[in-house]
Amino acid sequence: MMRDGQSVIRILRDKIISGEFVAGERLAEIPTAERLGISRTPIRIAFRALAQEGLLEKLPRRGYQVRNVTKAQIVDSVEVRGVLEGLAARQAAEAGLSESTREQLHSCLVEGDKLFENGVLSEEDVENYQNMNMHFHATLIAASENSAIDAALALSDHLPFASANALTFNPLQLQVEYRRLHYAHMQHHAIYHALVNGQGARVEALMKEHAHATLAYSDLFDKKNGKTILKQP
Amino acid sequence: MMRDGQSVIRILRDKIISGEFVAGERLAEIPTAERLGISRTPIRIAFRALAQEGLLEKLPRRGYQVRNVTKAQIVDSVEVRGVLEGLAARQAAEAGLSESTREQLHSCLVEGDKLFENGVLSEEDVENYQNMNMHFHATLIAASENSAIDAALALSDHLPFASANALTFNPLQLQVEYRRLHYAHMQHHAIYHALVNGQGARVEALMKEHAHATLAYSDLFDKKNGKTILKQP
DNA sequence: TTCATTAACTTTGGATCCAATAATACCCGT
DNA sequence: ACGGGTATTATTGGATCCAAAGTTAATGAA
Repeated sequence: MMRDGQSVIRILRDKIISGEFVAGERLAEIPTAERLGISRTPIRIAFRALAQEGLLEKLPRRGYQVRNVTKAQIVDSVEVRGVLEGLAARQAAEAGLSESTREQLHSCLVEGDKLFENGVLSEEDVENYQNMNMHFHATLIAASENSAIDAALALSDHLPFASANALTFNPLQLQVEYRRLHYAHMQHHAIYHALVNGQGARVEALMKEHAHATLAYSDLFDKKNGKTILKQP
Repeated sequence: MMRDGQSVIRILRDKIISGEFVAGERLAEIPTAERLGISRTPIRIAFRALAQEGLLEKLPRRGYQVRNVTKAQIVDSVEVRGVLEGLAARQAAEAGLSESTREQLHSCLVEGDKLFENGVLSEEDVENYQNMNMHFHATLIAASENSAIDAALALSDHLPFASANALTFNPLQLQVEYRRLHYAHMQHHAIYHALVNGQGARVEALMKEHAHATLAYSDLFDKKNGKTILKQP
């Protein structure tokens, strides 16, 4: 089959996050390798990497186990993401925004404004919002020019629900989505305003609070039989 | 030879940090494997892990390269460590200290007080201080009960100079050391005071500032020919 | 002499092999 | 039937093999 090494890690990570690998399930090399139709070598490397990311737990001589991600851990990750993005925003403000960064952030704001113009969101709008949102955050982190933040955030990026792009939406309630994303977007405006005016402390506080916007929805999820399900409202 | 896999990672990491592998040096699998007298498999795993830690950089088809750690990156790491430990301290304060945690922190303070009693430090004293310091920080982070902080800090632990135990000392100037470590110890007292009184915001600010105590000494270091040397004062 | 084309050599990454070891199953004695 | 000890199996982890791809070197023509 000869899949690329990195893609094996991604495939396994997806299977864990999506719940195809049930939390607590034991994962051995040989069955997993056969399931993907590749040899054990890339599986071994992937297992180690995923253990380092915190998605798997090593059992001595018994392979690995899918870690059960608790609600508390999600909240923890969001807090960590908040302080790190807050630090990035403050450093960006203190160093001063480059014109290119300012333009990119501004165009994110304009794009978002357009999405909320009609008072309703389509599913496509939500997807566009997510892309814009990721771009906004990535631009901001890059603007801090602090590589240590990158590295630290890369870890939590892989944790379910904690990452910026995991602003998962509930397709059943586009009206609720509208209000939540609109609130988040208004925060982007405030963050932008603080940034261009060099208000480091303010933007740091805003960014921490903004991270909590992700959290609102983790209430909708519950763990049942180790599998993540969507609670019916 | 059959060394344990984890130990291979540690050995290579030490060689990088100690400067035995010069920054910018290219590292290929086969020569490295021969040098350690083992096969390429554990080397490959170790290279990947060290790249994830940020100590190595992958060159496509050309193996890996020892990353040149710049002064700016050290400062960045310290900032990140500061906000993360600050978050840990705040969460510990907000949740309330357990009696056991309080006792452990207190005994660190008492131990430190004893070291500074005589007005001078021996090299042994400095070593004891470092152990106490690590214990203080580890206890505090554990008290936050936030596993995401652990994970994020683990990364920067491996970066030279950024970690809490890298309060490296200059044996030529024990008098300077006395003052610097004494200042850091006084900060520990303030942090303890804020913690037991549940002052979350204060302890967070103190902790961020405390991280900068590590930084004072990076001024003494300079990069020359890619190798870290001690600048003569 | 210089540039291009091709051949040889490096070097990585996956596949497979083998040894060490822990877990399990089995068997025999009580 | 039950328990202890031994044999078998399962499973990891390092070593080695092989193929794909890149880099360097060499040769030849302009």
